[in-house]
Amino acid sequence: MNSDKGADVDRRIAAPPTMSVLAAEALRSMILSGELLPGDRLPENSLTAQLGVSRSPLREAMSVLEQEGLIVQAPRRGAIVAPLTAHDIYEIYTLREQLEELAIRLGVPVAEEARLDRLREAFARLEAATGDDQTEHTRLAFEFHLALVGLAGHRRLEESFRSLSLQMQLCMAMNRRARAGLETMKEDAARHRPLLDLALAGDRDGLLVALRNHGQRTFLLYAEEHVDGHSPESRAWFAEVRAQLEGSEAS
Amino acid sequence: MNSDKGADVDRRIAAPPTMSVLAAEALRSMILSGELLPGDRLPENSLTAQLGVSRSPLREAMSVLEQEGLIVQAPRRGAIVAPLTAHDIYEIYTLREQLEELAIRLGVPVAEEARLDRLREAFARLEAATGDDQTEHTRLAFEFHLALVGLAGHRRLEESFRSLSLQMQLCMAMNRRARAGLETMKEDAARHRPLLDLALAGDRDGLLVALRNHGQRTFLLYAEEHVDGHSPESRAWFAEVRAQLEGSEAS
DNA sequence: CGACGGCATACTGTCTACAGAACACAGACC
DNA sequence: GGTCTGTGTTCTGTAGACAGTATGCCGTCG
Repeated sequence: MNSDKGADVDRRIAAPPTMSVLAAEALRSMILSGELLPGDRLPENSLTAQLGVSRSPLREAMSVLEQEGLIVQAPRRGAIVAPLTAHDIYEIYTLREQLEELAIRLGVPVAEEARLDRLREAFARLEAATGDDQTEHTRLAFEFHLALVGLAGHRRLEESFRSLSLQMQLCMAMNRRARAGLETMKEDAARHRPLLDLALAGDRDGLLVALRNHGQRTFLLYAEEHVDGHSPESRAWFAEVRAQLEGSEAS
Repeated sequence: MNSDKGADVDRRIAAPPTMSVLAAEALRSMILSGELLPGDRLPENSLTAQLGVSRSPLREAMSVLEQEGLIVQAPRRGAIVAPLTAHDIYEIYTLREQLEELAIRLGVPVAEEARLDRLREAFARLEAATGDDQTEHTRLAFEFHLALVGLAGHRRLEESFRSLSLQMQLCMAMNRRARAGLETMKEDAARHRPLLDLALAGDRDGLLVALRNHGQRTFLLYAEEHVDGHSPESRAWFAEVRAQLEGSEAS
């Protein structure tokens, strides 16, 4: 009779989405698709008109997106799409990598078979994506990594990772027009298959190694040229990445 | 003339706090002081009456606290103080420890002298706390650790760490009445001094080792008995913690 | 010609009101 | 006696209005 406390009943039918959620999704896709660029202002009035919701749900949606790191709000000065500096990219990348590693260490080999299903499905969707919508394809790739992190069954870890992944998508959206078609989608799906296989085999160390070489480091160098705002840390880190890349190319 | 874009001017005079911020602070302290316990419902009407603000700023405050992990909201069902299971404690502790370690690896030795000032000040405040307000003392200890993590100059890392620290304070608030005066404040301040010294000396490895033995693991075992909701992962992890503790006691 | 000051405008912070959903209780039925 | 159903209440989701603040423009003064 599963008399839960009400907070976490496992719903069979999805709850009707609230306007706030719909507004958040719409805004998020506007940002991640590159329709809105970092630094763009987000006046509430025009957005309510554009999205067809009132200010209350819109403000709630903006608060969600702020938590996700996609927008920043200044008191009495409104919200803008989060501007990205080189230091931000350094932060996003280092933290995200670390979280992914922790997730693998905690979660592989996998405790519950069901979590692997999610990973399989995410890969299937990534493989099946045929259209040439680059934004959607990027999203699916991130969804796969999210499922990978989900293997640990660690809600907070997964949530942090998701937030950082979104910010990374924002970073890519910013540069998309310039780097269109950097790699084809089939190549990208193929690049992810080994990760799936290693996870299914429960090979923790193999997975850790594979992930270290999986990151799209070429993208990073590309991104560096399109932003400013270096910090001492980020400058050193980018230099290191560059060195590693050249080393691996030489070999 | 420092013509910033408006988003991040470094203000000399503090911006007048908004009602939302005040409400968030009030709510947070109500939760962390143990006045509200995990699972308690938070109806908007009674809270607006209690805090003297309208529903809009209150809702925004609740959204902030949800992001901090102190409360959880269910659509159309309102908010409750975040209930903590053993699995939650496992999540909070593992992730927090990992973030702290990453911060030290990235941030020590320290790049900018000014960051050390913050750490010194945090320690001074911790040492100077004489009153017997346990909640406040706990807060100051966490503030010290936050400053330690802040050495890395990694905003996102620090923010995640802060959120997890708040949740840990919630966990402690839950058990406070039972474990009152588990250790005196002077002892606690003394326990933190080596961390400060190691950070000032720029001794990264020494700091990492010290931190590994610094965590209040006895508290964890105590907490375990006051919650339910174990997962396979959390059960194994708690067992490991217990084993380590007994091992170190024996030696 | 450049800088300062005042004014108009746009935008956000907050409040109140209304509609619909979740919940609790009481009565009816098996 | 227990379970189910209907109804009333409580609470949340959303909308819209008002007030105060930030911003940009224009005219004036040095």
